[in-house]
Amino acid sequence: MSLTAKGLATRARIVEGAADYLRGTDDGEITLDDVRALTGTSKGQLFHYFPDGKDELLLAVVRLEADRVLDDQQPYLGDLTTWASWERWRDAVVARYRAQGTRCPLNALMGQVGGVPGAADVARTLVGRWQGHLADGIRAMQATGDVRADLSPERTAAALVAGIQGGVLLLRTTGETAHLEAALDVLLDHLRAS
Amino acid sequence: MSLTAKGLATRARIVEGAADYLRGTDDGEITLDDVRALTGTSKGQLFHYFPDGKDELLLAVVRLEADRVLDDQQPYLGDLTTWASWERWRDAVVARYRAQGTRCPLNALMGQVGGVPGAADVARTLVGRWQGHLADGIRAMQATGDVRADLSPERTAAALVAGIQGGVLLLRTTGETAHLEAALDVLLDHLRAS
DNA sequence: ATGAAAATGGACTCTCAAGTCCAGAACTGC
DNA sequence: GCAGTTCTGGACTTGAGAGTCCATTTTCAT
Repeated sequence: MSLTAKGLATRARIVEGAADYLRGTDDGEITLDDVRALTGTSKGQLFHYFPDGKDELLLAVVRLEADRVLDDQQPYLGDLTTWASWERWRDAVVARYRAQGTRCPLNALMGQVGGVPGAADVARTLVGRWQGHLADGIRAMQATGDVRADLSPERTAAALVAGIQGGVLLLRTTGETAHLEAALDVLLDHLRAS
Repeated sequence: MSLTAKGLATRARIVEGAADYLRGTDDGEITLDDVRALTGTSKGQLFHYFPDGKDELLLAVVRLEADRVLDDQQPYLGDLTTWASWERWRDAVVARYRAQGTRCPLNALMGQVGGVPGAADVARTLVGRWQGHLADGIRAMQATGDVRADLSPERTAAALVAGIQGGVLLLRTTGETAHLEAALDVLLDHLRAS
């Protein structure tokens, strides 16, 4: 099955339509009929472009959203070499999730659509890259003497990722960004104070 | 509908059976037929004890597990007055979740069975109490001069809760306790260094 | 003991949603 | 323009699982 330009467009429309819908839902549930209605397509098309059915479609959505996660934190995430950059990154993260309210595409997808085979791998890759960027930033700050040298970049970066994930999870259940901000601020304080 | 001793026992058997099953599953899915098979009951009984059906049953499970979360951290969580106690608490948390492997009753329930009405309230209460215990511990340490007085107990406690939640979430997707331990250790370092 | 209330078993219905199938339309390359 | 391929539409099948219903059994209170 090779795809023509028209086919590619339709396929993309399906994935993006599903992603949009999932971004606006709390429970992370979606049916193929929802997708059909949303994207003006038919069952035949759905299974034409995603022969393995719903799982394959959802995996495509997960990949799309996973890419967005890091993109939304750029350009700061890729250049955490000054405190100002760290601050802007922190604000970007909070803003991104605050805008999303109680919904979170990825967190929701991993949790509720966690049954999708392959989704865990996407998540692992994402976490690894995220943590890598943060660790790079910490190392950069250590190089300039802004952060104590005896602090483990990887471990601290891991704590940051965990704090953000937990903060978002709590945002989803409480509707408040308090935990997310607390986690970010306390950990940034830790970097500064060191 | 009042319950006799026998009825109460059956009801409890149903809830605990469902909880046990959910604790041993990755996706957090369960059907009423699963519950039936697991607990040796009939459809009639299920709806006799839980007239509102599956949601009511799952809410009972959520409440049961929520209680366990804090219980498992005792007696340390209630008496965080020395560094030794903090250490033991930290170890208890890691041990608890390591034992659970990639499954986590509450985290899974909140995520996947998040659609259960009322579950969010249970989660909020749990988080509040958890954070309260931690904040109390931090205040106690401040009183003895072990922790700097200008550190916000609530905010630091919030960061801890977020870090744990995120750590557990990542444990569920990666199978490693690395993030959980990193979050706990870095934040405890922060308390100590202050 | 006996009538009422509670407990139990299981067959049945109903709905929802995934996935199948195939016929016809549109496009592609030559 | 024509043969092959891709794209589209929608009716249909299938399965799972929640919830209903009622007959039967057990327990409780007096």
